[in-house]
Amino acid sequence: MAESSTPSRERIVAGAADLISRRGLNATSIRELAKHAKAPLGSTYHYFPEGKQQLATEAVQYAGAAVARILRKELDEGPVAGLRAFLALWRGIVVESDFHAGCPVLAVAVEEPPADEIPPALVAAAEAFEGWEQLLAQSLRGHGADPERAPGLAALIVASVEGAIAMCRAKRSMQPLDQVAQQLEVLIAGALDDSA
Amino acid sequence: MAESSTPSRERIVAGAADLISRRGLNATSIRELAKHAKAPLGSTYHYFPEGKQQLATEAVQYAGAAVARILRKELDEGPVAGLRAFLALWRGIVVESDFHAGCPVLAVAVEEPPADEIPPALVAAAEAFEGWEQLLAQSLRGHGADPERAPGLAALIVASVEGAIAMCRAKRSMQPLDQVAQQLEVLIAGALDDSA
DNA sequence: GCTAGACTATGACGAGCGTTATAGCCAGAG
DNA sequence: CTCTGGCTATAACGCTCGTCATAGTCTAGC
Repeated sequence: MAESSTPSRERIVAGAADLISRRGLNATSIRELAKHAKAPLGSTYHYFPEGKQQLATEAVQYAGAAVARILRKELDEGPVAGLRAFLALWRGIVVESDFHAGCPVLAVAVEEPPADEIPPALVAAAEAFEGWEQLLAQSLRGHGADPERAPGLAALIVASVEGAIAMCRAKRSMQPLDQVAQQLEVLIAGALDDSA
Repeated sequence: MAESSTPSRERIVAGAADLISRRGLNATSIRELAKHAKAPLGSTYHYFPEGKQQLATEAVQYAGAAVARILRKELDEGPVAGLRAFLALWRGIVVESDFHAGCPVLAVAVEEPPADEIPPALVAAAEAFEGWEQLLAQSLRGHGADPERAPGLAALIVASVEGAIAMCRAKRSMQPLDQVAQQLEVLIAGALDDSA
């Protein structure tokens, strides 16, 4: 349980999230992953005996939890502050990678499952999205938004930001994310109780 | 130019768009593509001598143009009608594929370019997004929306629908797309001139 | 009928894949 | 010092990949 004595394992997971966010899940090899994390190939199968599937699942969970943590903290200042932090987080990732990196959760979500079973990594992606939506919806409700509309607004936020990240990468421009940011801010501000 | 006598070529391109929308670009092999289009492997290199890159580019252009055509037609009835057609189009693809297929343009947009050059397929993806946005923005402006806000709204529509498609696949539920549809309809209706 | 050119069939090339197996290292417990 | 067990190193397995080359088939035009 306590892998605190093994930074190698966490380095592999974090590196996997990064590499998957760039290349996509199926296009990321375990050999690349090991090299990227400066870990030997054998170690990946030592730490993740179920192979690539387990590694991908943990990478998605890792990224999902990291974003949720930031979101939870910034939402203390209200939905608009949380939205801004959410946007700034992704903006930083796209800009600092020169449009090479995106969202690992989205990357996993857009690859076909084997038709007869649902891979755990895809389930983890769904849970990551759901977690972000619930944090946003809860904050919206808590600041005077129509409780019936809050989940829809939260879904719109997550969906539009995820889509905008991909559009930024294709266009090699931050314009889509900035446009979405502006529209969302107006929309959210208008949906909140003015007294808040 | 006139490949009307060769349905094989178009079948390959259409099949490529479908397969890429499911598996992702890097995870789709030319052998699978040929088999899916019932064409021999050699034919793909006959029709697309520049290989996978050319095939991917044409597949993205094909899908982008097909969506643009539908959008252009339905936007004649106004922005809300166009939005509904846009949503219904993707909804059909996701539902009929049992959450296996998505948007091929998004699939190409989320895979890392080789760092030193921009692959033509990625350029095609950017152009597809841009085309959809311009059609939507033009219709919004033409129906009384604030001309300065129209491009931002159009970007929000495309981004949120693309993101919602991916979320639907992960959750194996149409809820995200339906939530986004509802929020967008309210938003767009409110942004239009009431006299229209 | 015959010839040219578009298409198909087939197989090979080196490379990389996920995964497994086995042997070696090396710190810490006894 | 010895021994144990977590970690590493290395090689190999069968497979698929993108791409290319070559030979075969078929159809249109003369």
